Amino acid sequence: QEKWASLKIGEIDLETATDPYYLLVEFPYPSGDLHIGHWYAFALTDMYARMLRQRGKDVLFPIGFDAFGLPAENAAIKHGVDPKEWTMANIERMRRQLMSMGSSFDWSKEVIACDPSYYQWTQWLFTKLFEHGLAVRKTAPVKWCPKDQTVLANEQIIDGKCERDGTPVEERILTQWFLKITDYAERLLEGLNTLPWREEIKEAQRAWIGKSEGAFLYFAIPGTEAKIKVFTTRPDTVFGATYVVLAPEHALVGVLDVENRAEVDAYVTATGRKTERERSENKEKTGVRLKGVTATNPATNEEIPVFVADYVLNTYGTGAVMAVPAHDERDFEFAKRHKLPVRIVVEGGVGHDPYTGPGTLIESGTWSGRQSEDAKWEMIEHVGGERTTNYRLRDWLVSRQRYWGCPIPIVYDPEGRPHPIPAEHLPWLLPTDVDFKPSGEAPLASSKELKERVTRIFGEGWTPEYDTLDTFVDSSWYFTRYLDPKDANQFSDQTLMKKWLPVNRYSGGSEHTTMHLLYARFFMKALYDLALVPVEEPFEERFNRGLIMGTDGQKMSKSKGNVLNPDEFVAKFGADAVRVYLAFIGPYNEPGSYPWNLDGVASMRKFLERVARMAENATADGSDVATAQTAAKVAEDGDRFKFNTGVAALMTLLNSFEEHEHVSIRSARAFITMLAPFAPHLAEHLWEKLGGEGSVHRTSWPESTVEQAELVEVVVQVNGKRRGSLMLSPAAAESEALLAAKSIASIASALDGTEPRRTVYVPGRIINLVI
RNA sequence: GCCAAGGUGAUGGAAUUGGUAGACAUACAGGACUUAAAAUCCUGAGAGGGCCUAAAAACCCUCAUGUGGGUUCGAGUCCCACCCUUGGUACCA
Repeated sequence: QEKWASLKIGEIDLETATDPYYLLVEFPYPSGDLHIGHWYAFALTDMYARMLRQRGKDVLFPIGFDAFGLPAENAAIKHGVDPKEWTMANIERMRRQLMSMGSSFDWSKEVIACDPSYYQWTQWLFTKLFEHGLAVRKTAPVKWCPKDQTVLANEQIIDGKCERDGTPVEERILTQWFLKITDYAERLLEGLNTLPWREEIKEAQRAWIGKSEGAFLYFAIPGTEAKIKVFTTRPDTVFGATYVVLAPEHALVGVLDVENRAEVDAYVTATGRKTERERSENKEKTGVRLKGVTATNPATNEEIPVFVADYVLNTYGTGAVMAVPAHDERDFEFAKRHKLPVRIVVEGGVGHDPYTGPGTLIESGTWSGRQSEDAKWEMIEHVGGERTTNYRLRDWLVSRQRYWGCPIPIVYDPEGRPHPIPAEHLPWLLPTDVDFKPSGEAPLASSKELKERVTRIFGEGWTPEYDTLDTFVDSSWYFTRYLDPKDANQFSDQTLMKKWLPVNRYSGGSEHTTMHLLYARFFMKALYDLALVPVEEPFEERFNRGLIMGTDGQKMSKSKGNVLNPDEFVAKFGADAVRVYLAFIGPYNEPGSYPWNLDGVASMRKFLERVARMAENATADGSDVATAQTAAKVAEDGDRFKFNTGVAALMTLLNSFEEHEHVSIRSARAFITMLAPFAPHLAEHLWEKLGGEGSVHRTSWPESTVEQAELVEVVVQVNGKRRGSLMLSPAAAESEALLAAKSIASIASALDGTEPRRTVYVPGRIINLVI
């Protein structure tokens, strides 16, 4: 490791590089200790970085720390430590651990998200988004975690509970900063079509964006000017709409002149107190009729009742639906419970109740007899509606009422209008005189210094923004900063971005598919539109790695007591054995889950010892062993992130090496060169023993052109079943192959004197005789 | 429910565009070395059967990649239906 450090094995000169390859792995949160998941993430990507360097690429393989976030703040609250000191100490420890696994990161490009020299540019980019209307303030009901005393993003809520601590989420109304990711919904979808990512990842993003084609229809309220605007994907069923439902939070609920105001208000209050989880858990369709209020069905002109019910979400569509109980399951249930009429307007399906598929329209005026799918879009116009596209994706809420995050670079004038903090005042430093204890108020509000700073710079009556940014903002652009990490004048370098972006390959966890990965894509597209970056899509290839499970096949967790500490294995078997084991455990190009096998690590140690014995026994006049085929195979498997079969190929080669008492130093060196990405320490050691010059990690990959063998085995089948084989030139003609095949005893007996009526011949591979 | 990815020996897994299923390992069994063990090395092995045998090797056959069909000279791979597992997602109108 010292040798590599002095040789600067991992460092790359971005400007002079001629064959650039940008290999990126998600930068870690500095939690303190490296677990097996970290090893899996960093050791295997390191293998590919090393391999590519040996194969002549100029590889950028950077590392940094996603260093803002809750754990530091929680440590501050719990143990009274300074979040910054806590974080920096963890970073120092993780740096040493990352080096100890034998990684070859380019540390000269390191970025740390909580360092002012980094977050200065997070802030600057935010002000650019603000100036172009992509960062906006909105009043909105937000999800609130009562334990963390903070607002949560939708993405941080799992089953209505806080992702971090499982506390049931509450709702609050606050003014928050949002990034307008919804403006990019369509382009984020389109971009997926051109990316060569696994379908799995693309589908998850598509589902998250949740595009649906439909229409806005309007239901007038007689006696008022008001109209209820609904979103529907089934305008073809409008003749079957027998009532209208408003979400409890819908603006009209409080405004309309209802006869049973007290009852309605009580219902709204009761549902407002419920968490979304409770609402969805209780599948019973509760609701209250707005007495004295009706809506006009724009197709039938009938007056139909209006309800408020919590099965309608205010956050999707318009917060109001036209209910068609005959053709929607939820409406059907609600209608049954409240004894509302069910009117069938689409014929189709048998035994379905309700029937939700397409079919022939009935009871639909002049549209009767038409196919629902055909008539759908024409009917919108007829009822005065408009065609529209709705997305499930919501704007990205980035405000956090927390301390340990990037301060939002905004100040408010005496009238309360937001202004971006001018570039000359960036970085807008996180104040240090704050009270961390959660009080329901943002911690920054307790800083005297921050208020004084705003008054001094902007004047009396000006006030600071107290919220900090979601850490996903920090991680949405870090890969551009790696190209120019120390620049005090710009967030990155245009020339270098043109040369190095998009990232060639991005490796990370599948848990980031719909959050980080989508945010980073949005950021790139927005910055592209502002002419700040040269590419629209940040990542050319994306690989989601799998999960390493405990020895019991269960996910490792403290509560299950099956957490394995990599340090123990490193101490016992060495970093190389752990690396090779992780490579061998399963394919890295798909997100599977692999149980840790204690014997497995030990067996990798044995493999490495066998390699060492082989190399130590190598002599100048030993046997030459063909290595070209293995060199091609290992390289190809590396390109596919299939390190398991790459290692297997090396094991196979070692087996054939061991058939010789001594192999030549030349062959041994070729082997060691190929082992180097996987077991870099042992390879370097053996390289020196074999008298190699410099570092094995600076050698080039062994020759991998395989000479075409003169004779290859061709399998002979009779009626598709293997009945023998013969050695044949790949260039042999079919007639020659047929003649040779027939002369084999086992074939002759299988043919039993019958002349094949057909022959299928694949040169160099197979000949099939059909009788 | 919907979407996606999967289902191959005891286990992890392998198998270019359809072309020798089970590479490479682990575990297991037997053997060598050892007083013994560990380590190391060698050998065996999908299931069942046949032939020849004192016994074995070699050889041969049948079946076998979740289940049932289909396409094809040939299917783990392609198509249809179903079952199961994992992941994502959900009163999304």
